[in-house]
Amino acid sequence: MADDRPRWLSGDEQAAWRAFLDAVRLLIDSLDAQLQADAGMSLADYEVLAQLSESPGRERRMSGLADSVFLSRSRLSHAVARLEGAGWVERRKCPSDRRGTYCRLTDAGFAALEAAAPGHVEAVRRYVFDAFGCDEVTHLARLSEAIRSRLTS
Amino acid sequence: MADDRPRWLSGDEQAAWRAFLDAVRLLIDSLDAQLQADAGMSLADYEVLAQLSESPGRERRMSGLADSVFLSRSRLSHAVARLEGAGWVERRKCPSDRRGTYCRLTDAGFAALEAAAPGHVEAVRRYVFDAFGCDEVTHLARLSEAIRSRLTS
DNA sequence: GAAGATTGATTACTCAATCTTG
DNA sequence: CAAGATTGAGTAATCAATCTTC
Repeated sequence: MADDRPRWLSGDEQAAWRAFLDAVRLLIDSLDAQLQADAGMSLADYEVLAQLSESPGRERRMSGLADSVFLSRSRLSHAVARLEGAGWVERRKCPSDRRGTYCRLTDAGFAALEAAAPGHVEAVRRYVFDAFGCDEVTHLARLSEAIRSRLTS
Repeated sequence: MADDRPRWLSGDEQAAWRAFLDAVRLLIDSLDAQLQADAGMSLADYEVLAQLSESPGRERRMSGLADSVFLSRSRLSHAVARLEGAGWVERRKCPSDRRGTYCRLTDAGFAALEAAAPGHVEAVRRYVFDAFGCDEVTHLARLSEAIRSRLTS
């Protein structure tokens, strides 16, 4: 016979899960606050700019960019509109597929990213990696990969 | 002499960090979407209701509640206003310290939480713990604790 | 009709200002 | 003046609808 009762979390799982949710909320908020105060951008903005800076020609199609940073198309459109207003990116129509749009990092955008990077990386170090040894870095990667692969399948 | 150059992340650290950010964004979005679709509440709402359900008398002071779920006071006030509108919580003035406010889970709120819980827990299992063994649960708890303690010190 | 991308309306969050009580 | 809590204004997020091109 079927068993429809929910499978609850064990005590250990529950404790781990709450610690995780708390840590994530604290961490993302802290990084957002640091970037906003020191560089006038959000963490999501930073990731968008960073992706562009590593792309050939410092540009990406909007859809690919959205997939890379795991933002919805709509959210990316709004974010890029703001970044364009700040003069940090430019959009242009894709010549080959005229449905598409390229988003390119401007020189000003690259400069803003370079200015933001040291403080942001320092914060990531302080909040995360300075507390970790090699093993913990491996664990973080493994756990994150496991979750990511379950959710992108 | 001083060295002001930023300490960049190693390749392994960078990969772990990006995987982590991606996993967190996917995970939180998925859990939010599941709760919103199946129970009409956000993940933050769920955590607030869950905290209340475990408190004596099913009530907490606003400030303690905010600390427990790591939300700003302002954000909690807005959230509780919405929850009160839904009939899931009630607020009353604290008699001993009249600056304070108690937030209490109503019967309807408790019922809503009970209705939401199985689907939510099942999602947490599916997305996270079903992929983990005992060791991974321990790792998750340790990493989360390390980050949390750095940020609440 | 489906993919790429944007828009507008609604809802939620943040930040600074405010109000009240200790 | 500090602590507890809320408010309103401004900003950012989501969701459904739309537009264009393949």
